[in-house]
Amino acid sequence: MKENKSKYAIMGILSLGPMSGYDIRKMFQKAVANFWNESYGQIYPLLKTLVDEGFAVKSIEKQMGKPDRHVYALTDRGREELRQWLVEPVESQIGRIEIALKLFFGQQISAPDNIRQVEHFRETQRLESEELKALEERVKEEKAGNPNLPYWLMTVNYGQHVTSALIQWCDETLLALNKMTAKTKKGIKKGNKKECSR
Amino acid sequence: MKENKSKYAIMGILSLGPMSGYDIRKMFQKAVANFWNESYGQIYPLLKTLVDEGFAVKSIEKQMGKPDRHVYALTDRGREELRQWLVEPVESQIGRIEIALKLFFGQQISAPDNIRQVEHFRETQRLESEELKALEERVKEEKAGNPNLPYWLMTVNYGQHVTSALIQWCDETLLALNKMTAKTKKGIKKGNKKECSR
DNA sequence: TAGAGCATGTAATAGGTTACATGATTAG
DNA sequence: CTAATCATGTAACCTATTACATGCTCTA
Repeated sequence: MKENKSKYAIMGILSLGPMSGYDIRKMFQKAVANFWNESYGQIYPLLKTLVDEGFAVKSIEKQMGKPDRHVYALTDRGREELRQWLVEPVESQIGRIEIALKLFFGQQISAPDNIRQVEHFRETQRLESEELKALEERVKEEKAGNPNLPYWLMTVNYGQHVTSALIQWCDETLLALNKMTAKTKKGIKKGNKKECSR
Repeated sequence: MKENKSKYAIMGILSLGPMSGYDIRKMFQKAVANFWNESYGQIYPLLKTLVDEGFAVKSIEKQMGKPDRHVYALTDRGREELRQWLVEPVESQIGRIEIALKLFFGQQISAPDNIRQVEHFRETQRLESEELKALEERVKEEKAGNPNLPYWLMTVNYGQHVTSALIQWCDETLLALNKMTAKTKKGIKKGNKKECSR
C-alpha cells in the first residue's frame, strides 16, 4: 500500500487527452487547483516512469521558434491501471489543518490575537468561495456538452460546501471569542458595549 | 518562509505542560487526531533540535521497571517563539483531497462505481462525525474548568462543521449520480423505476 | 529592453512515514 | 504464554518543493 498518488493524478490528467508536462501543470493550476497540485519536480520524473512502466507513450512534436513539445498519451494498460485506482475506496486521510492547530493553543495568546487569526481565515475562505463561483461559471460555459462536465461540477461543489461551512464556523467561533473578551472586560469596566452584531 | 510546522506543533503540546516524546505522541492521537498528527520519526529528532535551539530543556525521570522518561519543558524563549508563530496569519494551504480527484476523473469509470465511491466516503464522514460527538462529550467532562477547554471545543466544532457539510455534499452528489444513471437506462428499458428517494 | 510565456529537465533540500532495534512489566 | 503498554531512538525510504540551468519569441 505504497501507492503514489501523484502518479495517478498525472495519469488522470492524461486520460483527458495527450499532453506535455507543461500542459499537465497548467491543467492542475486551472482545473483542480482547489484540491490538488503537482510541481514540475514531480511531473517530469513521473512521466518518465510512466513510460518505463508501459502506462504512457511519448512522442515529440517539433515547433518553430518554440521548444519541442514532449507529448505523452495513456496506453490501454495505463487507462486500465487508472481505472483500478479510481474504483479503489479512498481511505480517510487526516489532513493538517493549521488554523485548528493554532486555535487549539489559543490560550497562549490574547483573545484579540485569536480573533484576528479567525477573521483572516474567514477572509481567505470568502475569497476561495468567490473563486469557486467564478470557476463554476467559467467551466459551465467553456465545457458545455463535455461529458466530464457533471463530474467537474461535483468537485467544484465539494469546495463550495466546505468553504461555506468554514465561513459559518468562523462566525460561530468569533461570537464565542467575543463573548470571552466581553466576560474578561466586564470586571474592569462596565457599560462598554461594543457592537457584536454580524 | 521555511517554517517547520511540526516543530511548532510539538512546542504547542509542550506549552500544555512538561512531557516526554511518548506523551506527546499520545496527545496528538487523543486530542488533535482529527486535524494533526506526528510520528515518532518526527518527534524525537525535533525534541533534540528544540533543546539545541534553547526552546526546551530536558530532564530525566528514573522509573523502576519501566524505561527512563526523558521529559521536555518549554523555556521562556520557547514559549515566546511559539507565541510568535501562533499570531502569524495562516496562509491558505491547498490540501490534497483524494475523493475530489477521483470524482474529477469519474467519466473513466461507471456510474455505479462512482456511486459506490461516494457512498463509502459518506460512511467515513458519518463515522468521523460520531467520533467527534464522542470526543466533544469526553473533553467537556474531563476538562471542565480547564482554561483550554473553550479553544479545544472550537477545534472539535471545526471538524463537525466540515463533516456535516461533506455528508450533505455526498447526498447531493449521489442524487446527481443517480439521475445520470436513470437517464442512461431510460432508453434501454422503461418503467424501471428504482427507488431514488433519500 | 525587460519581463512574461513557452518548454524541458535536474539537484539540493526539506518534510514525513515505516520498519527496525531493544527490553522490561503487566494484564488477559 | 501472548499481546499490549511503557519508552527511546535510528535508518531507510518515499514524497514534495524550490531553485537552478537553458534559451527562444512575443509583447509592453
